[in-house]
Amino acid sequence: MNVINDRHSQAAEILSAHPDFRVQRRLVPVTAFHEADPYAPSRVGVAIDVETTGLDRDADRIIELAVQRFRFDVRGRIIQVGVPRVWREDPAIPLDPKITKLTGLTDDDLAGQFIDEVAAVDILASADIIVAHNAAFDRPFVDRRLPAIAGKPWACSMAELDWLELGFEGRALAHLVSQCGWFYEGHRAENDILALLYLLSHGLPDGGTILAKLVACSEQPTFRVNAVDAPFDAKDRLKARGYRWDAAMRFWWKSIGHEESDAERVWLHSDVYAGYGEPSFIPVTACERHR
DNA sequence: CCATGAGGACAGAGCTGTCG
DNA sequence: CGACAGCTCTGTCCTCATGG
Repeated sequence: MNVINDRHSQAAEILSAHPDFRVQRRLVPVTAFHEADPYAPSRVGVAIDVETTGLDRDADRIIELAVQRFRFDVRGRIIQVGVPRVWREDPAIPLDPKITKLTGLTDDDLAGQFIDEVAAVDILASADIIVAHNAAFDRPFVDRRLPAIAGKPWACSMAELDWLELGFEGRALAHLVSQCGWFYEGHRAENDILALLYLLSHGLPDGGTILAKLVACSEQPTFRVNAVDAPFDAKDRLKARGYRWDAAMRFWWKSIGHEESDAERVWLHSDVYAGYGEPSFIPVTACERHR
């Protein structure tokens, strides 16, 4: 078998070197991406992905949950990868044929299946950070299904990184992964988290990794700015500056990065409040983000 | 189908220049 | 000045990702 693999490797090498071809390698399970330094400090991450009955966070249900623990060092290098755990769950309603087509999962695959909550919570609770691609989608489903881990810090590999800046085009997981030279069968939770791990481990020109960037970004608090009691005539200025109207709470608000907060405070005091009233700056950490 | 943000298309307001 | 064309700026709406 090695004879065949060697010949394939040679073919891949020849094609890689040719300017008119590009070689895509299939993702294979790994136990680590980098050599571990036993004396260096490390942290635990959990890659997570859910397949659901649809897009509605309130009405739809998880039908497949995959988690995979990994250990990473201070430079964002993944030095250990755990065994993936995957559970299916019977949603008790027939699947939309579209979902079966997308995920390959059928009613029969799910019949009588359920998530092992104790095991899932145990893994997720051990995480210093939970990473998902489009966490704003996964998190509400997971928080609702496993409320015990609802306060954990989450990071989103899709929204929190400036992929264009990192030299990528688009932000779909499969597309990003393919730009790193890999391919896999997507839309199955277990494959998607493996792809996510490969992506996170991808090296950058500065010597760091995608994961290092993501963790750094995720640890920075952002702010939810509520322009409570802003005078009515400031509404156009607030709107122009990207604030949105919360009809229920009746104030303008926006989210800003940590580095923008001082300038925002100054602007609000000078251009909105003019000495009367006070905006509220609510810090948002990874524990609250993407909910 | 939901939510969110970004970018593009288009319409309307308003300013300016030209001509009689 | 009045009528009108054309340019710019702004606001609104639409479409396009992205997750299932």
